[in-house]
Amino acid sequence: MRRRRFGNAPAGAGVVTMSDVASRAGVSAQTVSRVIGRPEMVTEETRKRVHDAIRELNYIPNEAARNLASNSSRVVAVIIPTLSSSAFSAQVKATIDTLEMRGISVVIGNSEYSAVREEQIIQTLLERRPMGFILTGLHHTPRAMDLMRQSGVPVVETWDTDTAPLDCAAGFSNIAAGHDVGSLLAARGSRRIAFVGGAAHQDSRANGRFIGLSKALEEADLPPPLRIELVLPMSTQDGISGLDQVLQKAPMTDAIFFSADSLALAALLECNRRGLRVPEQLAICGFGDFDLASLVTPALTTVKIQPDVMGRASAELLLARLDGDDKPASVVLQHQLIRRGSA
Amino acid sequence: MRRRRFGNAPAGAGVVTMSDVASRAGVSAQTVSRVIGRPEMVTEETRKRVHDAIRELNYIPNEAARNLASNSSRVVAVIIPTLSSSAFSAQVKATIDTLEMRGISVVIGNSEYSAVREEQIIQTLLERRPMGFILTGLHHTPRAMDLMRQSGVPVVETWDTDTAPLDCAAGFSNIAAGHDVGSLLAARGSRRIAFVGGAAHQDSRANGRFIGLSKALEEADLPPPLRIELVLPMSTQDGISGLDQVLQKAPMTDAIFFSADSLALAALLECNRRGLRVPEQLAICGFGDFDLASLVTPALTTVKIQPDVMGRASAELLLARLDGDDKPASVVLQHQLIRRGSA
DNA sequence: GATCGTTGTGATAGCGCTAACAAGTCGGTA
DNA sequence: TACCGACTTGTTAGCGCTATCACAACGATC
Repeated sequence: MRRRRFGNAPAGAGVVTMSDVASRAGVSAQTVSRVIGRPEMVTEETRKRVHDAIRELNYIPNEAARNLASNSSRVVAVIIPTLSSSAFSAQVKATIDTLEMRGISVVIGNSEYSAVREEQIIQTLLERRPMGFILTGLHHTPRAMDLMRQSGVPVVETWDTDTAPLDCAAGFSNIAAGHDVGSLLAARGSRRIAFVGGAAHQDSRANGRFIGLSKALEEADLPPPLRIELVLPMSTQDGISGLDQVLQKAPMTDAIFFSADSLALAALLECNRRGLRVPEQLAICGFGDFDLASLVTPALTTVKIQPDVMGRASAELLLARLDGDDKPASVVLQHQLIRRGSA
Repeated sequence: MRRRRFGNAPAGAGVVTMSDVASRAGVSAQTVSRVIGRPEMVTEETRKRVHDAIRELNYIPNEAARNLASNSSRVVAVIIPTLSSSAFSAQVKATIDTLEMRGISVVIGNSEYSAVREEQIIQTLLERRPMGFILTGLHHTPRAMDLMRQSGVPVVETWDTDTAPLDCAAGFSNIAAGHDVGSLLAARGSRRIAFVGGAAHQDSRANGRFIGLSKALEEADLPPPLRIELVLPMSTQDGISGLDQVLQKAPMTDAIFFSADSLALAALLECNRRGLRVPEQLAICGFGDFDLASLVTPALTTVKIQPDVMGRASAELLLARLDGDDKPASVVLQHQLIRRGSA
C-alpha cells in the first residue's frame, strides 16, 4: 500500500513514522516508543538522540496506532444536557482542564435533556473506547446502563447525589438545596410559594429541588408549592413566562423559587419593570449564583453550587479509578444558600 | 497476545471483533466492514444477517482500528479561547451538533487567550490526526501556522474576517461592528467616548472593534476614544472595574462601548445602583446580545452576532472542504446593531 | 571466576480494521 | 455457446504503534 497522508491532505509532512525517527536516530522503533511513553527507561544519551531526530523530522505520533496497539484510548466521554448553559459549560471546561494535564482528551455529547439521546450518544462514543464516562444525573435508560456495565468502563455521574450512582458520583444534594430554600422562604414569612423549573421527566435535578422545597414547606406547616413545569431547553425569556403562569394560576403567590438563575433574573427584572416590588410583594430565589445575580437590584438570593469544582472533582474521581482505586468514594459537594435582597 | 478489554476494564463485552461477527453471520470480515461503512454495496439479505449478528453479539466497532486502517479519523479539533463564555460555548455546541450528523466527534482545546497555548494545543491535537481544525481568530504563532500547513489539514478560522485567513473563515467584521457602534454613539450626540475590552495583545477581536469605533469617531470629528484594556479572562465584575477606570481617567465621558455584554450589563446595573442615569448621563453599548440585554432597564443597546450560526457555518465550511470543494469561499456573517434604551 | 540481578536495547508478533485487488455469479448480447 | 459488464463477496496485506520476550552488558556477590 502506498504511503498516505493525514485525512485527505494534499501533501507534506505527517507521514513521518516512528521507524523513520528510529533509523534517523540509529535505534529501534521500540526505543523511540519508549522515549515518548516511558522516557525514564532510556539512557539520557539515547533519549537526546531520539529527541533530536523527532525534532528534525517533525515527527508527530499517531494516536490511533497507539490506541490500537495499547488497547487504551486517552479519551474520556462527557455527556451533558446542553453545552449552552453556563453551568454545564463551566463544568466541562474544568473537566477538560483537569484531564488535559494527563494527556487525556474530552469528547462531548449533548443529550438535549433526553435519556434516549443520551443512550444513543453512549453507544456512538463507545466506538472510541473511552477510558471513562462522565454523565449528568443518575437517571439513564436501562439499555444505557447495560451498555456502561458491559463495556466495563468507569462511570462518574454528576449533579445529583440523591440516589445511588451506577458507580460513583460527584455532585450535590438537590433535595437538600431545595429544602434550604424552602426553609428560608418559610422563615422570612412567605406563605404561598411557587416553584418554576424544568419538567419533571426531563430534569430530575429540578425535581429534586422541588421535592426538597415541598418537604421544607410541609415542615413549616405551609401549603404545598405550586409547580410550573417548563419544557427544556429553557430560554431566559421563559423566566417571564414562568412568572406569568404563576401569577395567573395563583395570584396571591408571595414567593417563587426558580430552578435556575437565568429564569430568576429575567423574572426579577420583569418585576422591576412592572413595578412589582421584590421582595415585599414577591420574593424571588434562584439557583446557580450567576455572575449577574449579585449585581441586579435587589440582588438575587440564590444557591451557589460551583459547577467548576464538580467538573474537576468528577475528572479526578475518574482518574482515581483509572489509577487503580477500586471504588473511590463519591464526592458530595456542599451547596451554599446565598441570601441577598430578593428573598 | 491475550485477548484484552476496554481500557482497564474488569470484564465483559467490548471484546467482540469484526471477525467474530463475520463468522457468526457466515461471511467475511470485509463484508461486515461493508455493512457498517457502505451498506449499499451489500445485498439486503446479507446485510440483515450481519446486522443480526452485530445485535446478538453486541458488537461495537473499534474506532481506533478503523482510523488506523483507513488513515482518517472522524475527529475535528476546535480551539477557542475559553469554553466558559456563553458566546464560545454556543458556537461550539452548534459545531458539535452539525458535525455529529456526519459521525464526526469534536475535541475541544481552550487556548486561554494565548497564542502560545494555542500552538501547544495544536501540536497535541495533531496526534489524533483530525480531519480539520476550527480556530478562533486570525492570529496565530508562526509555528502554529507552519504546523497547520505541514499537516495539510483544512483549517477554518472564526470570529474575524478583517484580515486574510490561513485557508477560509466563517466570521464577521469586528471593525465594521465597531464602526456601527461609533456611528450610533456619534449620531445620538455622545462626544466623549470610551472603549472597555480585552487587552489588544490577547484579544484581536476587541481590537478590531476598537479600530472600527475609532474610525467612526474620527469621521464624526470626535476625539479618539479612551481605551481601557482588561486582562483576560474577564469576569463580569470587570465591567464595574472598567466603568470605574473610565470615570476616573475621564470623568466627562458620556458613552462607553464595552466589548462584551457581560461587562456592559454589570456596568449598567452598577450605574442604576449609583444613580447614574443611563443613557442621559452615560450611554452604554455592549456586544453580543446576551439574553438579559433586553430585560434590564434601560434595555441594553448592543451588537448581535449569532455565535451559533458561526459554529454551524464553520463546520459546514470544513465539511465542504472534506467533500472535495477545493477552496470554499469564506462566510462573512452580518452583525446587527440592536438599538435599545441604553444608548 | 561463576552466578546473579539489573539495566538498556532489539526482534517479533500482533491490535482490529479497511484498501486494493481477485474471483465468482448472473443476465444479456453477439 | 462464448463473452461481456455489473454486481457481490472473499483474500491478502498492511496501517503505525506497543506488549512481550530475548538478549547483551554490567557490576555486585559469594
